Amino acid sequence: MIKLNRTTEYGLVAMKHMAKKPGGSATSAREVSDQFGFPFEITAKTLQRLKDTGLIQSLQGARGGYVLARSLDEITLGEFVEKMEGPVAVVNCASGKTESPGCEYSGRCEMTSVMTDLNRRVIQFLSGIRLSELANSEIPVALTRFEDFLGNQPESMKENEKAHLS
Amino acid sequence: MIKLNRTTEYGLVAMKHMAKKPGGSATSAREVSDQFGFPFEITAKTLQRLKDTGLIQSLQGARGGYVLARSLDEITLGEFVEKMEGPVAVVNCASGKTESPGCEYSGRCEMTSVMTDLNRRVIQFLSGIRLSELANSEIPVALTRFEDFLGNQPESMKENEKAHLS
DNA sequence: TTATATACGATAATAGATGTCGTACTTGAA
DNA sequence: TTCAAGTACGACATCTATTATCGTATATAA
Ligand code: FES
Ligand code: FES
Repeated sequence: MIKLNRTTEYGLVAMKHMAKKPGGSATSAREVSDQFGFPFEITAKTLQRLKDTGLIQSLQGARGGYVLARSLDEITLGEFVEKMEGPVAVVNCASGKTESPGCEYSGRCEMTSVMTDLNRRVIQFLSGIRLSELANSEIPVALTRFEDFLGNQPESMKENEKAHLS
Repeated sequence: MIKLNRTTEYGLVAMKHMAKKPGGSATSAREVSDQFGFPFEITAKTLQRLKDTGLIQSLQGARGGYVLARSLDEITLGEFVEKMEGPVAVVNCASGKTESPGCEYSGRCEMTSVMTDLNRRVIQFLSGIRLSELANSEIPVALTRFEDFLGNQPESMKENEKAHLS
């Protein structure tokens, strides 16, 4: 399953919340937790991680909390995911682990370079999306069918897609 | 972690192997397993799944095995991933589970539509990659596709990305 | 008849994600 | 000075998905 962490989603929601908040006041973990119904402990941990990676700043003590360190327009989803979850490795074969230079099967199977390139393309894709796009846009829920998104494909492929996609 | 299943990688390797094989003879699970060092049981299960979803055809009995049902040029990575792993749900918030119409937090948090749109874009991205691209290239795929996802980025962001990627 | 293969399901083992708990430190305000 | 509200941090438990293994049945070419 190709899925982001739930904490990454929590983080996105929190970032959007902070961005929309009228200036001055800091946002506490409790506030985010109460507002959206997220588990408090996880929300706190998520915000700490955002602080550790420099995306937000913390203010300790009573009346403390967190404030954005950078504009959402300057942060890409690629950077955000990497800071929340670590290096993006969409395929095991291309995971840049320092211990092993490549894939465990790279001796007999020669797809590492292709897999690594695929990974790079995913990173490029994620880097083309700004957090501000996710925070500002109001998008109709209706567009959820696969068939709606095949516009840039050759005709032959459209038929194949239609055949199997629910 | 945003990662594909290992079986999906096994499947890709197997598909490439079958595509490159001189015509006529079928490819057995044992052959793929031996060739690349994959666990046999998993390889067999992977090929069965490919057969169940119609991407390859099976020939039972001695001298049996599998052959491609369609050209790799007609199959997109989006279709392949969906057939190997089920519906793509890159964020939990946008998972189209039949039980719950939306996200468990959708009552107070209003990001479902944005998350669903993000999911749509990921699917569209995967659907823009043909398996033949992954199978044919011994050297990394040309960067021409990258620009599709970079064109709308401000210059400042490109610098940020360069700083932290790979 | 035998060897080689797919077909199928149950289950164990592992890893990762998710959620919980306890405690210490910081600071503004009563 | 005290207290309450907050961050900071780490250890741990739980849940879930992935990954791997095992056993058995069936088909078919030689
Ligand atoms: S799967 Fe990594 S080299 Fe083939
Ligand atoms: S995370 Fe699903 S609605 Fe906010």
